[in-house]
Parts: sequence; C-alpha cells; structure tokens
Amino acid sequence: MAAYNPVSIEKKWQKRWLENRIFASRPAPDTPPFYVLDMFPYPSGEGLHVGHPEGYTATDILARYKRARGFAVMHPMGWDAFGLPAEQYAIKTDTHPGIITKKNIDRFRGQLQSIGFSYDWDREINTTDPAYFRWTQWIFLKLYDTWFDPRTNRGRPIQELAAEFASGARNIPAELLDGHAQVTWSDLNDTQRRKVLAHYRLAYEVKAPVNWCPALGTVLANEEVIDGKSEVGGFPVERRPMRQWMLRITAYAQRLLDGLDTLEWSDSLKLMQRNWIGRSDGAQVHFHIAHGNAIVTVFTTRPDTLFGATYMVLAPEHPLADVQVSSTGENSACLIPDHWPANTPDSWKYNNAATPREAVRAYQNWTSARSERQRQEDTAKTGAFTGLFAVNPVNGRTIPIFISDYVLMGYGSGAIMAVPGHDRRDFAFAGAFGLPVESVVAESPDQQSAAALPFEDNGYAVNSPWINGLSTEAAREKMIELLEKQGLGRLQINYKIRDWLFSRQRYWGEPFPIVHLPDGTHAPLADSELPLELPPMSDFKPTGTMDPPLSKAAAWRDIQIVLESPHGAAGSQTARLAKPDENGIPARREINTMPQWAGSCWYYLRYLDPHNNRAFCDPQMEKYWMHGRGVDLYIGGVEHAVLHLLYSRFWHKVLYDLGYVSSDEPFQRLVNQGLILGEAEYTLFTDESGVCVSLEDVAPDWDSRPGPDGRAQVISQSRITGKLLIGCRCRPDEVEKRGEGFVLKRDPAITVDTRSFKMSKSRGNVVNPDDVIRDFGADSLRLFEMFMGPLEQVKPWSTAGVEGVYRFLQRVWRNLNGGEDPCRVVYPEPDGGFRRNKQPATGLLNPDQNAEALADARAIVRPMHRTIRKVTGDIERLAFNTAISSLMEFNNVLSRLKWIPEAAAMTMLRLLEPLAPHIAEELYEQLALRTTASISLLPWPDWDETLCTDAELDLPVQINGKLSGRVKVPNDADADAVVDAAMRDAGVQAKLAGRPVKKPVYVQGRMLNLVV
RNA sequence: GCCCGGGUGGCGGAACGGCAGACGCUCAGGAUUUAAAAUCCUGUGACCCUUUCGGGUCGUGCGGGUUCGAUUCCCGCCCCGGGCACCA
Repeated sequence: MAAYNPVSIEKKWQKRWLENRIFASRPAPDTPPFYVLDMFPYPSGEGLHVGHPEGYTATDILARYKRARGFAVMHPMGWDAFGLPAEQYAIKTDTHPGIITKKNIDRFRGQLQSIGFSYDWDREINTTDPAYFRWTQWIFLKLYDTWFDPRTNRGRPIQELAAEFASGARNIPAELLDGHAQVTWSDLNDTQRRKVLAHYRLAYEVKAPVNWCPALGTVLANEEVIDGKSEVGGFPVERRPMRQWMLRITAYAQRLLDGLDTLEWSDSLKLMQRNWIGRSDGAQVHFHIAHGNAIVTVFTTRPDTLFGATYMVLAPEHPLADVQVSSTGENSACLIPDHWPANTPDSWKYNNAATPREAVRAYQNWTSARSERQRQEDTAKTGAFTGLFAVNPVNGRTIPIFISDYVLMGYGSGAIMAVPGHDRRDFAFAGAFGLPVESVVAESPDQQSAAALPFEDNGYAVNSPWINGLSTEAAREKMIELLEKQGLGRLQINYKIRDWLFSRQRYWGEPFPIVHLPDGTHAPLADSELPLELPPMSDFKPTGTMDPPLSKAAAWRDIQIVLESPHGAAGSQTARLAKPDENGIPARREINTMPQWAGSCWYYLRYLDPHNNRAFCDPQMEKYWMHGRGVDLYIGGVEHAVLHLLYSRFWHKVLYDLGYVSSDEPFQRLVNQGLILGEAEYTLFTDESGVCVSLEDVAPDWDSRPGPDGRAQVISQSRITGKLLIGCRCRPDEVEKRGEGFVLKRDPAITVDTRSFKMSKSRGNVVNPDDVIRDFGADSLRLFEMFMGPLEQVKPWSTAGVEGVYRFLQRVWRNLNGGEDPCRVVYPEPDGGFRRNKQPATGLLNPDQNAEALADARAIVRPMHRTIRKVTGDIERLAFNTAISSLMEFNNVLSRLKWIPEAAAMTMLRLLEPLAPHIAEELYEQLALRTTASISLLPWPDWDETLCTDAELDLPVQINGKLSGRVKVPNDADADAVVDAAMRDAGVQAKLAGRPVKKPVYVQGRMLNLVV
C-alpha cells in the first residue's frame, strides 16, 4: 500500500484544477450567487507567513462548501501591488519597482497555489496593470466630477450643480469669487467657473497643514498616523503646510455611520468605525467680542453648562488670532489689541510679552514648532491671553479670551467656551491661569454645586437661571431651543473624521489624471487619455525636498493640451494632449501619485468582470454578484478597520449615488481572523551578572533590543534594584507548573514568564508556510490553521499541533487508501453481499466477511449522519475547528470497523474536501466507481434526522443538580416513564436514601433532575 | 482615562442555562521491532479514601446573586489583549 505522500498528490491536483478550470466562476441566471472575498494582499518581498493563509483557508473552505451546495461562487485573488515597500526596495537595489512587483507577485501566486486555494485564477487582477488602474483613474475622475448635495444627502454629478448655477436656481457664493458682488453664471469666464466648481468637488486641492513624514518622504492620511508616528515603519511625522489633493469623505460621514447599522460586522469593528467618524451632537453658540462687532462661534456638546463658562479659548490658528496679517497693516480686521488691558496678571502674558499681539505671535511660533508627538505626550496646559474679552450671551458676563493648543482648529469651530467646573481640560487650564471655576451641574437639583469639581457626569442644572432643576439631558435640549429662539446659536452635529488626504510624494502609485492650467485651475483628462501611465524613469528616488519624484520627469509633466467640453456644459471641460499640428495650451500634469488605498478601494468590483475594457464592470455582472447586498462574506485582518474599510465604503457609496453599483454598501458580512502568534515561549530573566530573577521582581514594562546573535531580546528592569534584566528563552523541559505560573525545575524559587509573541523577523519566530508544506503538506497546513481554535481568536502556532493533524490525515489515508491492493472499503453487490474491488464482481467477500461487513454497514449509519449534520452546521457558522474534530471522531469510528462501506468512505471524503482537498481528491479518484473530474463537483451530502438519534438513550440522573446515576430509556419516553425508570434504579435509590422527591425536572432527551 | 474583546487541565481548545474538559498536542505505560523511528492499544484536571474492583471531595480568574440546575444570565472586583486618546 502506497504511503501518504502529500507533496506529490498535492502538485498533481493543483495542476489538474488549473488545467481543467475546475474553480472558474460560472454565473448563471438560475443559480444563486455567493461572493466570498479575501482581503487584497500586498505582495511583499518576504512572501507569505502563516498569518496569511488563515483567512484564505477559511474563505476557501466556505467557497468549496457553497459550490457543493449549488451556488455560483465568486472566489478571486489579486494583488494590491502599488506601494512603498517595492519602491524602497527598488531604490536600494536600483531596479525598477515594476520588475520587483512582478517577481513578488509570481512568488505570492506560487505560494498560494501550493496551498490549493480554489481561486478562479482567470480573474486575477493587479493594481499596477494599466488595464486596471485605468479604472482607478476613471473612478477618481468620477469623484472629481461629483459634489455632495446635503439636501438629498447624496453625491450628484457636478454638471447638475453647474446647471443650477446657470439656471439661477442656486446663487454663486460671493466668497468663492474674491468677494465680487452678485454675479450670474453667464458673467463668469471658464477660469472662474472652474474655481467655483472646484469648491464643491469630492476631490479637491487645498493647501493645508498635512502629516509630512520625512523618513518616508511623503505625506500621510490621518488614518495612517498613530501616536504621531507613521503606521508603516513608525517614523516621526510633522505638520507642514502643503498643496494636496483631498477627498471629501466628511460629506459622507453620516451615511457611513448609518450604513453600519445594516451590516453584519462584529460590534467591535463597527465601534471602531463609529469612533473614528466620531459624531457628537451639540450646539454652536455665538459670543460677541466685548467693545466690537465681531462674533466668535464656539461648538459645545454641553450647552446646558453655558452659565458656567468663565473664559474662552481659541485654537492658535484661529482666524481671530491672525496677528501676522494685521502687523503688515494690510488688514485692520485683527482685533488683538496692542496693549494689555488694565490688571492683566503677568502669568497671562506669554513669557511676559510686551503686548497681546506679541504674546499671541510668540505662542503661535512656539506651538507650531512642537511636533504632534510632543503635543500628545505633554498635556500640561499652556496658552496666552489675547487681550480680548467675549460676552457670554446668556448672562452678559465678560470673559477673557485665550489661545491654547489644547483647542484644535480642525474640530468644531476652533473655539470653545471653557467650563472648568465640568470639563477636566478646562479645569486644568483654569488652575494654571487662576481662572474662576463654577458649578452649574450637581448630582441632585437641590444641591448648590457638585460635590467635587470638575464634575463631568450628567446631573441637574444649578446656578443657571433658564434651566435650573432640569436634568442634563433636558437642560441641553431646552438651552438649544432657547438659543435658537433668540438667535444666539443653534443645534449642531460635528464629526471627528477629516477629509482624506489623497496624494503621496511617491513614484510607485497611480498618476492623477489631472492637468494644471496656466490660470491656476485644473482640469481632468478626457476619458480617451486613460490610462495615464507613469513615465519610465531610471531615477525615481525621492528628491530630498518635498517635491515628488515625478518632478524629475519634466517631459512627462510639461505638456500641451486642448480643452474640450464633452457634455456641452461650461466648467466641465476635459483635457487631451494636443496633436503636433494643434495649438495647445501649456499645462502641467499633476506630479503627486495616489495612495496605496486607491487601488484597493474598488478591487472587489473589478473581479466581477476583470477583462472588460469598456467599463470597470458590466452592470449586469455587478447586479448578479453583489445582488443589492454586497460581498456575502469578507474575511481579513482587523488592521484595516479605519483605513481600507472606511475608504472603500466611501467610494462605493459615491458609485452607488451615481448609479454605477446596485448596493449601498460593499461588504455585507465581514469577519476578522485573529492574529497567529509565534510558538509559546518561556522567558527567564537574569541580571547582567547572570543571576536569575523571579518574575515577581521584574518590572512589567518590557522592551526589546537586538541581542548578541542579532535577534531581538526582551529586556526589563528589576523592581527592587532598578537594574537591567535580560530575558532569555528556556526549553519547555527546563520548567514546570507550580501554583499560578511556571518555575525553573532546577530552582523552583524562580518563576518564569510564559507567553506567545507576535511573529517578527527580528524575534526569529516567523513560521514560513513553505516549510510546513514541505514537511507535512498543504492539507495539514490548512487543517491546522483551522484546527487551532476559533477563527476570530488570537492563537499561538504549534508545530506539534501540525503533526497532530498530519497524523489524522495519515489515518484517513490508511483507512481509505485504495492503492494497488484491495483495501478495507467494500462495495455493495446487488445480492446484498459486498466486494472489495472497484471492478464489479471481483474480490467478493465470503459469507463470514459479508456478515461482518453488513454489521459494520449498520453500525456506521448513525455516526455518518451525525457527522454530516455536525460538519455542515459547523461550516455554516465558520466553526472549522469543531468541524475538523468531528471528522476526526468519524475517522476514529472508521478505524475501528473491520470493513468500511463505500457510502461511509465517500461521505468522509466529501466532507473532508473543503478542508483538505488534495487528499480528498486523491482518495476519491482511487475509490469512486464513477469519478467526476473532481470530487468538488459532487453535491454536498444530506443527512436524515431520524437516523441521527439512538433508539435508546443513556440519560444522566441528577439529585439536586448533582450527577447521581444514569438510566437507559427509549428515546421517545415521556417524563413519567423516565422518572419511573430512575426510581427503579438501585444506584439512584441508594443516593436518595429514602428522601421523597419533591419535584422531577426532565429535559427532553437530555437529563433528569430530581429535587428532594 | 474612556470603549471593546478575553480569562476553562501541562498546552490549543469543546460544551442550545442541563453529564465540564469533546477533538488534538504533551507526557507515561504497554504491544510491535534485533533495535530505533513509525504505527497500534491504555491512561493522563487536582486532592483524598480503597490491596483490587471502585468510591468520595473540590474544580471553568476572584466575590456575591438569580435558578431545580450557571463555564453560560445579572452585579461588583482582579488580570491579560486590542482600539481610541486635549475631538470641547
């Protein structure tokens, strides 16, 4: 009998699947669709690690299962291949990133194919392929040509806005035209029209402070900055003003929020998105500047505390604090006085500045030089008095106005009313500057003030004439109502989310299909100009300045263009390259490129129709596969919670508004797989002289540094002496369990740490799937990835565990292998007997053997049907670990049989196929009488509920909830019969010891509890 | 600080409010083998009683509660992991 040799059978079947296009998606009108999607991988130079195949295996199992259930399955794979790592490697090795990308993709594809995933490889896509990014650029132009209409709460074509201006249905805001008086659309020239429309587009250009990362040589989106450092690489990020492309995702904030309610995503993921969007309901309140006409509007979520506002704070960048302009004398609007008001405390004059203007300017300089990181780490309150006062509109009180960097220009109106009694930040500032703190909310309405300030909880309004006694909730509503009535303010909703910074100063990304015109405006490329490809460059290194690499491609950048109006509507001209004989306008291409997220925002749509060169996707295909709900199941890591998943929802909603897709949301159901950690490690700490230190004496804040062998080692310090401690790995046989933790065998006084670490190259605990496949085969890899535990849970890798599932597959092989010799699988003959060979009428069993085989055939029926039921249910709920367990149990039953009936063998293989397809295919080919090209083409088996249950139950009997015996009863016995049987049981009687049964509780088919 | 997850044998984990620890790993003993590997069989939560057969007590992070019955539901803590963090 041939041994189980995964390497050779896996290669064989992978080749056959590809050649016979077994897993090609086959949409058909009468077949229900099922779209199961993996998160778009970035083909890195490192290749796969075992974390990748976790989600991929889960989706593959479901894809194979759904095919068996008669669905048309969409299960594609492709490459998110633009991006920094390839570009950085290209610079290092002086190779074009396109070459590196291609190599990495080939490697990734090879690795994925070696795991036996049932992707439809005809649909493979690649974001760096011009045939793909032609449509990324096309969608960008759709965003560019769309404005958000708040009245209908949806995006609309920009031409419709132009038409409203043209017809006079909408006035042109004067501030958009340098304050010119009322003009009509027909008064405007093309430049002016472009300027007006640019203000509304979902893709717009703005000069604003951005997150500049010098180490990466590019700006980053807010979502890509974590703790003031770049998400990729952890490099410092600074704020710098730059001209950048932005996408108006903020317009869709409410839609993005509302859409979450309709999705089958985990609560924690929805929460992350909700927090990121950050809606808060409050009010804007207008404060007059004392002795002037100016008004400052603040945003507050606690209008009920208005009576407790004792000062006001502006962001340092607030327009009212713009002293730079006034100092040149150009603008007399600056209200900051040039002398301190009488009795200004010295502590208010920033660094004892001579005048408020100087104080404001000095403070602005200081705060703008501080990095994001410094700002975040140091929350001590600083600020400068502006010399100005505001009038509290509800009580007429005059309050001083400060600037401070704890107020952010980007949120609300960049100005706050400070209520130090009920806000800890204001409280801290008031403490630092000696400002009054008053209580206007208390725990109960009859208190004079809150027990302790700052009191931030809800309570009852006090010391607030308009609203005294009202609960915080009611007071808030009442106050807004009164403010609105008197024109002092109104209800306002704010969102934390900012517009999406969409350009990067890199080479390896999609070029913007935009040209800059001599008049300072810009125009989109005509559709006929797409795709706009990157110029071939040998030097694509960063320039060392903030100029992107494409600035070096002057011939590509500087062009002659012709503007055309395809829609006939002025203001929406498109640009095309001038022909040699044409008199073109000199123009410059946009030289920033799009961020990596661009290509992944819509890739799931391209899979549906990947070779279409007339549309990003045929509408019929989109309707069929997305069926108004979006992707049926999307599995991936949680790291994209606020990046890809927010961005692509945004793009999708725009496409939906414009009528290009049929569903409002792209991903109906989403599951996050848990991280796979490295193998569990025991860490022993020693000080520098090598003396062991027990874990209790080690400070809990660990760090790591490169050790002598180049690998990262854990370091910490002694709680007692503060001395440096070094963690080193010890072997499992050096430790033993003692009490709560593990101790050293040779010195049980020393407790060691036990935990699993994230896989990382520096720690040297990365597991390469190629090695696992070489040693145990792809089926074992797949099986173990799923057997480790629940999909969504974090779990540590274990090589011994892989061996466990490998042994399981070997046992399956030994049970069912049909090889050259006849095996234990027996086939029924028409006369009721059995034969051992596949060929009819050979290898007939003798009468004794027939009797054994018949007994086995009867015995296997119930386990078989129960296994079908269990595996089916487990796969449906993505509980693959328990599905595998029950297949192991079923196989253990088969192992105990003398003869294995064909039906049981086929059931085993059919159920195994989604999980371990290669071995299933191979054994199926060996055993099946009439084989299809693949076992995956067979339908899923059904189970018979009546065959799942035993005729006789072995019921546990409890007395007062404690297990006290068992009784055998027929499975349809009623409560009385069961109690009767229990009472006749000698063991139960002994336990009852004569006590009368007060009440029996019988749970049908499960257990009996006797209450005494 | 705020908001989510999660704490079950030596380990990964299983268990519609109903027999806690399925399945797998580890370890131990046995069979097979000249021997080893592989394979097969048996045992493997802790403690206690019993020569054996067997039996008992405790046990799902800790403390309470609801219930005939709680790993599961409720309240209060502790620990671990993740997210957010001067967002008014």
